[in-house]
Amino acid sequence: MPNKAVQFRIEKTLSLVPRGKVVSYGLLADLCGLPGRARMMGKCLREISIDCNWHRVLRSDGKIAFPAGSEKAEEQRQRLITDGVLVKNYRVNMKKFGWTPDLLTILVELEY
DNA sequence: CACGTGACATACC
DNA sequence: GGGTATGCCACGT
Repeated sequence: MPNKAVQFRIEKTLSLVPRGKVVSYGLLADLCGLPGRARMMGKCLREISIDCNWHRVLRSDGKIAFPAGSEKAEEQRQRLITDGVLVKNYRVNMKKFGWTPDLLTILVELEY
């Protein structure tokens, strides 16, 4: 399993993502202090508890990363819809639903 | 050390 | 929008 501290950062960061908003793997990596390591996020998320906001993480183009039709993709789609996020063909409009974190919040909550 | 692989990203066509 | 090509980083073989 990947770095424990990284998982903690991910969970903490995800706890700040408001309901109805989503983040990309890349932005999540940035907020965790790991720029350029988007691919690492997925690896870590596999090991993280299901009650975190893992379903609010999408690819930069807004698509669900799991193969369309797979069980995980379906679950994520459902949870996003429950959040009030509009999901069309396993894709979300990032301009509309993409989370733009408040800078001050980041400094206070995530001072790494 | 050379590849292959992945819950990725960006640029182009 | 889709499809291809590169770049990227961590890990395993």
